[in-house]
Amino acid sequence: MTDACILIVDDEPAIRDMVAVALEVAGFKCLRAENARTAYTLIIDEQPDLILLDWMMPETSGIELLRRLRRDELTSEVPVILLTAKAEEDNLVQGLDAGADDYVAKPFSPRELIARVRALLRRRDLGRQEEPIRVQRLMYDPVSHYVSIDGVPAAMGPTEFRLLGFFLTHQDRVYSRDQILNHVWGGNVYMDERTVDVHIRRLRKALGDHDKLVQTVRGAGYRFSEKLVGN
Amino acid sequence: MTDACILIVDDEPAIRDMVAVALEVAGFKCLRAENARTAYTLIIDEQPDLILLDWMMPETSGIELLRRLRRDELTSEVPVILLTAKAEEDNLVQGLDAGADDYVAKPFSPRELIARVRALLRRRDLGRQEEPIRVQRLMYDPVSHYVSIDGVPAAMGPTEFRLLGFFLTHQDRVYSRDQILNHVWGGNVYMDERTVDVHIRRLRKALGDHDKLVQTVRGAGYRFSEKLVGN
DNA sequence: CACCCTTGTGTCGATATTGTGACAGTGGTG
DNA sequence: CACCACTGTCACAATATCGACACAAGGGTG
Repeated sequence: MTDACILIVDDEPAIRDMVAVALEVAGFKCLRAENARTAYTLIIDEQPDLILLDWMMPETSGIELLRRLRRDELTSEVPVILLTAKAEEDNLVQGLDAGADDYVAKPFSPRELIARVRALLRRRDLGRQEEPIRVQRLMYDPVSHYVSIDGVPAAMGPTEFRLLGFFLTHQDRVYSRDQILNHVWGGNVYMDERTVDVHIRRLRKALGDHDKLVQTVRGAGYRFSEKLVGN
Repeated sequence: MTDACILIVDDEPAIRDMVAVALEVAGFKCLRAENARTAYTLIIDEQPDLILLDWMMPETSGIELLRRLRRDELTSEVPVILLTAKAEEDNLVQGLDAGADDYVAKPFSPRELIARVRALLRRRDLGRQEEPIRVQRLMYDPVSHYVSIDGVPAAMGPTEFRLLGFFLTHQDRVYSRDQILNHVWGGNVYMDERTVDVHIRRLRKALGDHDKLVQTVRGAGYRFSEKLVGN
């Protein structure tokens, strides 16, 4: 979330830079494009997490690009915020109907923009597993953000919680330290693989007598499974 | 009631506008969406008081959207009226099973539609929390707008009162600062998330020795719960 | 048995997140 | 106008978590 990548599409360099700088200060990574063609290439290649799209641009307009994105399954999910000049506000419905997730009218305050960006990124993170998962006497409830064993709360840090969540939704399969790093820590972080070992250890401790669910596969990685206790 | 906000979801612009105009004349505020995606966004952001949902739509159908709404606690309460073509009437049971509160078959008279909308909104207003809520030695009375602990009045500001009310009706679940802002401050407010922290602090102080009911979930948000003291 | 590679464990400084008190601005009221 | 309650923001303190590291333990191999 902190290092989400945001594409800014606007034909005016001044606005492009202003927005980019504001977002970078707020901790986001930014890509810039000055027209729809460049933007499209970047979207395909870099798969940004969110797009800030100017409505009025020479050649292909923002709306056209937006429609194109929504049509293609590969790009139809990425959140888009439209940047519109005051005069265009009437057409807002058109923009939202084309598939924009939100809009910001120029001139806008960086604070507001960042707030909306954050809101959209957060929403992207929602809409996933909602039901509690039970394994043996272990209960994992993503809604209340809570894990218990025999009804007794199991204390663990946020990373262990995410790690457990990952395992519960990917059972009976070996994952290398590197894969676990990518899935649980999210994004392309380069970190010491041994860090995974440490958090595995912490997770096991938190799981008490269910620690056997997290299995070491020598030379390969880790596996979460009720079965396959041998090997 | 007079300024209730109604979301109209239909892929045909003609119907969308016809319905919207009729409702606006009747004194309602309207939002429009032409597909399920836009609709979902608006529902999350604007939290309409009622939804008119077309059954047949390209991509995600109305029924699918409805099921999704009912699954998520955040949106499971909003009343939904299905708009169906005559030919689809056979499937009505399916629609009602999915969680629709009512349906109107096309073509329909605006008069009938408005009557049904009014009826549903009335029911919503009745079903509103009117009874005092008790948790341990805490009593929260929305009618008299009054909170007490062991019969002793607990002084708190309006914001803390609303915050407490929100928590009491959404217990045992973690909410992010952003979600709390949207629910308690209402609508699209763009405010510093840390404001929530401060009001949490004020609420805890007002709750005296019941302050443990408001629990911090590191990296996630806050949760109101009698149980789940650990973690 | 000695060696080596892989994995497990405890601890520590740095960092991130949250709690707390203070302050200034606002709007209502007498 | 003075007063008061309430609100949002900030700076700083307190705390929890993270990633790295050092070392221990275990198992396989020649």
